[in-house]
Amino acid sequence: MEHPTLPSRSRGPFASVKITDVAALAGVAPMTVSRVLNTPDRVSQLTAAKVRAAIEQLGYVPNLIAGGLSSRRSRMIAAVVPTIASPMFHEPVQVFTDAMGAAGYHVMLALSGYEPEAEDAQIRAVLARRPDGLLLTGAHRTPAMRLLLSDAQIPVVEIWDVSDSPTDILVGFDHGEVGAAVADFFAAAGHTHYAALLASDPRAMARSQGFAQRVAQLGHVMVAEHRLPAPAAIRDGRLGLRAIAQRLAGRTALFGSSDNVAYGAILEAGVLGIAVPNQLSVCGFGDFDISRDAEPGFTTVRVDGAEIGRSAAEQLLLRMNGATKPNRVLVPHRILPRAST
Amino acid sequence: MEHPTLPSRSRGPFASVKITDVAALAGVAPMTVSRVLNTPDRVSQLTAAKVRAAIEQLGYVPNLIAGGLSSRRSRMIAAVVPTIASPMFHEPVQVFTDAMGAAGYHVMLALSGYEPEAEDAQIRAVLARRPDGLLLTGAHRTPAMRLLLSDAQIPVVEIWDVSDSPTDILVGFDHGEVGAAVADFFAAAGHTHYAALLASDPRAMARSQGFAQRVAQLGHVMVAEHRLPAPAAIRDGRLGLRAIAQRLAGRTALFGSSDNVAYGAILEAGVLGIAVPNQLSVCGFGDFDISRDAEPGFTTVRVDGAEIGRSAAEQLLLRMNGATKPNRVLVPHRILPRAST
DNA sequence: TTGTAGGCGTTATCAG
DNA sequence: CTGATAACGCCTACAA
Repeated sequence: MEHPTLPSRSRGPFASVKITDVAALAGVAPMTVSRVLNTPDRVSQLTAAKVRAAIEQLGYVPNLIAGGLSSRRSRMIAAVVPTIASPMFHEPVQVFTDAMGAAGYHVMLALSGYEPEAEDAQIRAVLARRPDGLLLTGAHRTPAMRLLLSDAQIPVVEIWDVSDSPTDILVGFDHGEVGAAVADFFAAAGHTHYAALLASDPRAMARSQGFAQRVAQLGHVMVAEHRLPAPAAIRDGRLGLRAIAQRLAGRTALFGSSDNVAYGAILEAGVLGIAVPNQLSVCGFGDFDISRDAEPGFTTVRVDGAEIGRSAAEQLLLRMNGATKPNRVLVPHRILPRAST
Repeated sequence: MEHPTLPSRSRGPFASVKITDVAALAGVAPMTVSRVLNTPDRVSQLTAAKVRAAIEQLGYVPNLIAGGLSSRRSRMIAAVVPTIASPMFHEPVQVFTDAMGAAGYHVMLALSGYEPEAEDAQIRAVLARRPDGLLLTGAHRTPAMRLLLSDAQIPVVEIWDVSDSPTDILVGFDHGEVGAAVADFFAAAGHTHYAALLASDPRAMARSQGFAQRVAQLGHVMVAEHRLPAPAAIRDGRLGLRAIAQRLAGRTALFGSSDNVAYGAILEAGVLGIAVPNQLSVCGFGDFDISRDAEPGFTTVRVDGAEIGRSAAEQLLLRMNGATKPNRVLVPHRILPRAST
């Protein structure tokens, strides 16, 4: 079918088939075409068939921008994440996008980097598109942003973190708790001296802080705490270990703020002749592919990013479909002991 | 300022400040508010100041969905990529998004996976939002899709591949050529026996095919060609090498379809007691972090993903600002020899 | 420099 | 089950 009557062919630059064209061809009112598309149950089989034929013949693509203005529903969700360069974020984003897609929503992704002002600017910008919901990273908002979000009157999920006063829905876990758990894990293995290599993003810092606090509570020793730029890659882990190598005690337990950092440290330890795990025990964070697939694999903390994405989508959908009370989902984390400890 | 006159507070669920509210408060016509936002040059300083104060006081966020319907410009670009799990795609996407953002466009990302039907469905879906431009991955479209795209009357950039008949703008390189270059590189080092581990996505297969063809042209021997699921991770490289290990000749040159695959092969070679580079030379593709930061680093093919993203944005912007002839940008690739060859 | 009129393409609402 | 009418919130086009 070569779209014989395609209006777009003859209308110049503003060419586009619209609902009235379809309606005319099918011999029905535009509203009926709309119903075929949005509420097929309320249209007779026969009419629907005629309309669908017309749609097909004309190559009609509904204009969601017009529909959105009219219905006040954009069928779009905005997601604001620092970056997609890390599995930490692209996993939840990918799963969230798929899940929302299955429910008929498009996800618009905005990348905010690691500067708070950039994040606020991105949120402001996407709000102009009138999303039906919002996915944000982290749970700490400025008062001005909270006001803006509450004015927007849409459900908001915050992921990857917990807070006592979330904006709305929360799907995450306590990063400080993770750090403490790692310290306990090391202590249980007989460690007394510790080090940390942490990226300077808010959540990595929370993990590191929880780690250091627990070490202090145990009466043990932090021999080094080294900060890396965010987002931190394998190279940063290598440089980091090199930077703190001299301060390492006879036997040290190292917590890396991500698996990339931890793996870099392990590689550099090899170069420096520091034995892993005997002289240096290493625990990463994230359960990225590399922690499992490296030879040998190394110990890390697993948090199911896919589960966060799925749960975020589920909660948002529930709320958009009428659930009134915002929920709070705590995602579990667990340490996966492997050969590096 | 507690937004004293905020209409949203009193209008129920459809609350939202609109341009008329701002206009009323500022004592001007709605059109003037629009001008302050879109063409500030055409408004007097004084008026602009009053309007801006009103905007600030009311917390007005322009409704781009209404503006888009009226102006027929959505100020949005849709990008359809297979996945963001690989640096292959998230690099260009991140850079493209930033570049378009600087030019006032939002990018809506759609993830298509590796099935062609899914890609077509995603393109169809995003077209309903009337993007001002489109970024697609790969350069091969079905006739039906070509028709749909030409009806959409918007600029389209296709990245990561070349084609003799691109839809519109093209920013990419010839994957077959890359494979041939890698074969030549190996041959120049005295190799005569080769193997390939390739993910089954179209571009990886093109690279592999170019590789095998050149090997044949040279009169040399392909001892193994093993296919992996797409997208392929480190684990797949490990499994892949294990699968072909018995077929390896005394000295074999291995081409991995990505750095993840190559690194997996290198790790598994270590486990199997196959010496790299003496018994097995390895070349990856992508210049991911791991190829540089592994110890030692390994040989790979570098294609500047960031450059692809930047160039795609530039070309699209040129075209949206009136450039009439579609461009074709060939991005260079080069082999970075490191310790694995 | 500013304002007025009208319409962008769709859907909510109410009537038949 | 189907149709007519009136918005949705903003911007183009034209006028003052």
